[in-house]
Amino acid sequence: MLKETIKVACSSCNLRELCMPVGLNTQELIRVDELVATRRTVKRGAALFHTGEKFTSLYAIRSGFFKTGITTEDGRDQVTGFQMAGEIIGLDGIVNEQHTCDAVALEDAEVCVMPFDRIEEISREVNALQHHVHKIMSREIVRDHGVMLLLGSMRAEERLAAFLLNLVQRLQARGFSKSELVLRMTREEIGSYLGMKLETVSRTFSKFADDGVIAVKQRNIHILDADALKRIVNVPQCH
Amino acid sequence: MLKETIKVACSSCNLRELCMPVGLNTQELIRVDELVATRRTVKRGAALFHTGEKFTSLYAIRSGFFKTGITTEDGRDQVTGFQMAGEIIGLDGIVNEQHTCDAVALEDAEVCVMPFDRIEEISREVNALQHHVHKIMSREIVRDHGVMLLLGSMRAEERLAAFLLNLVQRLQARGFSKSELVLRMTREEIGSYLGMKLETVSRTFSKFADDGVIAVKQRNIHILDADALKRIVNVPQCH
DNA sequence: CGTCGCTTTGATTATATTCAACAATGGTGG
DNA sequence: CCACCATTGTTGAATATAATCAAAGCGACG
Repeated sequence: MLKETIKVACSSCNLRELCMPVGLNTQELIRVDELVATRRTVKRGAALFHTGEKFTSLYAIRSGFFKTGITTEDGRDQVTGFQMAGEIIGLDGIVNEQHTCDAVALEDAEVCVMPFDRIEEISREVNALQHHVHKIMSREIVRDHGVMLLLGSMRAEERLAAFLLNLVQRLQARGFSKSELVLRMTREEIGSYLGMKLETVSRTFSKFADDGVIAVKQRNIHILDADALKRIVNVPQCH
Repeated sequence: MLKETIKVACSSCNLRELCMPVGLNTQELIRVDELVATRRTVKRGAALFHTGEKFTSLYAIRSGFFKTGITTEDGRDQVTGFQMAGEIIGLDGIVNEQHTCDAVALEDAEVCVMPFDRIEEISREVNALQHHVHKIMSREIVRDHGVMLLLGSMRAEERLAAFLLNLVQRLQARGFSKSELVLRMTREEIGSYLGMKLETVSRTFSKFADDGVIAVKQRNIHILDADALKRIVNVPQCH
């Protein structure tokens, strides 16, 4: 039974190029397969972890879709990211040994649980893993800086266009269509992530649709003119 | 001569609690002292590194004050952070082996150059250093999420109040006054960081001054009522 | 002492928010 | 299977907020 849940080793997982370092030898592969202690399923709407919970592990998403976000005492909240298969969540918890955000599944999901002390232990022996962990954290930092750019310097249309392009690009890397996507999150969650109100998100979708750039049918988005979206993102703030 | 420039070892540096892990034994201290290859001085206005440059090292700020920022092809730019003594910069470069931002000194500065391959090597032997590196990266991620919250959910007054409180808190941790500070950056740089125009920054300073919360004399800020600033940050976005 | 970069302030305009009403959708239980 | 409800999404009108444009003031520095 337990065996059943950990049947697929990292070394034979189809997401391994996303989560794992490449170019390992047999010996190293065996070590790295020990990273994943267990699997865990998370139902839609449930949290993988909450702010304040003790940090013990990083999680590699095997299937499903998550949002992470912070909530302040005064009720403000901010979605800090949307994560899909192959991505790693929980990095925020390392510094203070407790999570600083909530991770909530936006659809039924399964994650690989990687105890962080085990990651550190195996990292000392497998150089490629050590470097891989550093790269994952650095990538998250670079991503965050990109979000700052978006929030700090783009107008609503630019933000939403950038958001759609980013999503579709990540989906494409996972073998999905580069023109069709299903949003797993509400307009409000998109708005929280992009620093705008849900009404503005809705209006902006409608405008893109009016302009023939996308077709919107609830959460199904069809990108009709990707170049137009790219042009919207790149329009320099004129005047 | 060379010896002169590396005279102060990390183990006897007065900033060591900020950059380095604590609780090392003698053996470990010796290893960790090998981290810093050289020192480098950076004149006010000069860059420590530029976007696109090959990444080789992390830098610990020994003295001075930096800004980091990204610039896009279309001329948009975003200050992603301001860094002071004891803080580490360059983490963004790990993932693609090249820097993704510019780091510019806002006053004459000196940094400790820590070649990243050496960091990884010593990390494998000194567990406390390994964990310390992970914590530093995680801390940067958490900080970035805080900036997202600020940019995504706060109004101008709230952003500037939060900015001042953050700066003064970090300065205080370094032994400076908790009520007086000298801004090393222009209104435009503050605005870029906070996602607002320089005029709005200026107006907001003036408003705080009118309200008796701070006194502003060019770049000298005197915080007269820290609690008021805290209240401004925490005011829930009413109606 | 004049120039240049930075800052302040005012008036106007652009942009997104807020408030409000209504429509569409999906899930639930009768 | 259908009706109902809660949730989510759309749209309009009024308003708040910050951006833009413009002009003038201040300070540091040569």
